[in-house]
Amino acid sequence: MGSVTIQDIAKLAGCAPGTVSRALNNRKGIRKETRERIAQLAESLGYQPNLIAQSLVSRQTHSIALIIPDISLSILNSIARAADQYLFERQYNLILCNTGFSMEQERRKLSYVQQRKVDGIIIRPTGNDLDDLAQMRIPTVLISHTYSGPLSYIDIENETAGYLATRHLLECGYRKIAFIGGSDLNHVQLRINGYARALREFGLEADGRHIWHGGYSLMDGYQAATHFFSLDDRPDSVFCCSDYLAFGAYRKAQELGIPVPDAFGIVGFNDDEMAAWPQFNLTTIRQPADHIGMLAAKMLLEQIEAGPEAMPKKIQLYPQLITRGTTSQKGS
Amino acid sequence: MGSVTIQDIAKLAGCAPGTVSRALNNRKGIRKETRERIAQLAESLGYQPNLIAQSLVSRQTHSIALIIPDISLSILNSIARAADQYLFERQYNLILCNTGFSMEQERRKLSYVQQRKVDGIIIRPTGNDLDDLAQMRIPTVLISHTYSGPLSYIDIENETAGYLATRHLLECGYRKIAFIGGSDLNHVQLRINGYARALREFGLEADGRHIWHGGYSLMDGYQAATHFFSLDDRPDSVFCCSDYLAFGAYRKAQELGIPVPDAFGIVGFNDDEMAAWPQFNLTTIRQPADHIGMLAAKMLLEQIEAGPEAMPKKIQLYPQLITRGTTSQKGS
DNA sequence: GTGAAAGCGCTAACAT
DNA sequence: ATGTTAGCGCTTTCAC
Repeated sequence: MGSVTIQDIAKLAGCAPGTVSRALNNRKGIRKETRERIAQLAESLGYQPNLIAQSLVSRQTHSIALIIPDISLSILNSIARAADQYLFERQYNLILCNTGFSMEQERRKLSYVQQRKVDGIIIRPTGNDLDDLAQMRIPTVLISHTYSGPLSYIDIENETAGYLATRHLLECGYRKIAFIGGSDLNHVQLRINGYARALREFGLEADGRHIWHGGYSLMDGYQAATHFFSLDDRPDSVFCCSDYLAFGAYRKAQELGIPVPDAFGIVGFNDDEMAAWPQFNLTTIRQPADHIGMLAAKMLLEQIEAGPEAMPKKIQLYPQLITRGTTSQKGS
Repeated sequence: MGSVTIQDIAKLAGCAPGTVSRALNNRKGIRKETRERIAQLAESLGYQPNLIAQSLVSRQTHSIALIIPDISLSILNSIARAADQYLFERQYNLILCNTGFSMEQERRKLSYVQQRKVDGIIIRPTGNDLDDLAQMRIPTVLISHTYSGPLSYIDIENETAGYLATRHLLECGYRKIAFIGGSDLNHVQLRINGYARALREFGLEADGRHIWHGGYSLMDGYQAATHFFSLDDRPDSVFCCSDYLAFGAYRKAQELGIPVPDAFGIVGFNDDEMAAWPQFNLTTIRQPADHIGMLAAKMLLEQIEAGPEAMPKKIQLYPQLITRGTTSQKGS
């Protein structure tokens, strides 16, 4: 039962386990003939190396933890797919950890993967205090999180993104711009900063009552819009931190008979495939998920190879505004 | 550096490593006092067990492989999330493996996770030959795959689903019903069987030229519809194997000015949150992803506990037709 | 109740 | 070029 081990092969080949190991791993200093004999034997016995045993001695598990709030968020599963592909080609695999936006969950998962001895971590943090993480001394790449400490990250320039979206709305003539942020995580805060900056440039001020935090789903967007439309001081437009939030807000506007974009402008975030669909035709900020996922994986492996004294690398991608039908030049 | 081991604790506590192990794992036959002393010591040293070492001796890794075509498909990431949650609460973790619908990739990932000594596998197979899988003798649960061999699976009744969707279209008065299947995997074949059965009941016959295979994305649906609308023998309706395919087909119909549902009926699959959105208001077949994910994980753990002679368990969920605005009672 | 020793499957350092 | 030995960190007999 217990699958065939290196010992079994050694016995049958009439040599020592060490020799078998050398042969199978193509180490130098072994006669071509013996190598081949052993290789054939291994093949015919259907030998498969026990990666657990290998890990114990080599102190590398070749596994990477992916710690994210929710794999169902489109931006995150796109990142996951791209990272997985890049990593598997390089013999690494991904351990999936959903935290559900819970800091407690995040702590538990982190502790767990530490015990699992993962070689590295790709994380979109829920907590904003990353010092614990940094102290774990496991190679780490943050995604969607700009961090000034000694950890690598890859992110788009969220402040700029918030600024671009808001300025666009302002240039279209909208003046009461609401903000629907999914979570209140770091990257959302940065977008709010950009949002506030654009407003200031137009002599306006960000109003806390026009800022909403919650989840990233359709229903979240719908509910946020429901709230905003119930205010005395109704917004005339909204910048949403995901396309799905935007779709949700769009629905509410439709239900209330508020014409988009004429009486209500909407900007989303991510540029999901659906955003370009004529049913929505959503103005949005593009975030290149595939690229981010691949790059995060790449940065991580480089960091692992470079060893403990590797300098953290920080990459910021420039966000791109995609103008479509949910915002329109009213004034100019 | 080298994190603190059981040996370190033993040395400091002045006892044998074995004793520390017993204490930390709450084995019986140890003095309460020593147990506490050791526990405290471990705590203060920040001891964390090395799960790799544990795995090597216990022969369980507490990890489960999730092998699926693409984590970006909404049905699959919902399943993944639900399974992950269920498993982590029970001390198991998920290793993510995307196969990209490639049998070659699937083989490689399977071989890999076998070497990684996963305790179990949840897989949505791409290949239809599962005998290799069955011979690996690793506890396995198939999802979206009905299989007559000795493996457990959880699936909806796909034949019934195909039948219900098609009969509904027929009852609405549509007569030339096209079929957009994402892949040509097992579960899609079953849906085609149900589709054909419904047609036969209405004295019609399935026409190979009205059946399309490809991916599951918006663009796939769009392209399939483009193809169908170019035929001399234009379909008057379509049954799609995912909601996204349906959205894609919907777009094409809109572009051609073909009114939905009056001149073109559409049925989707999954009942994604977006399907209920007024922009689409899509008639669809519901597939309870969360439930499937949880159940797949549950079945797998039961199977692992039951040991090698466990009977495979086969669960079929009844699909539910959700009637909305993309199909309409024309005749009847 | 606790220590000593063996071993999970593999690799690496040291012999020969 | 190959055999021998030790050891990765842990658990588990088996003595005492």
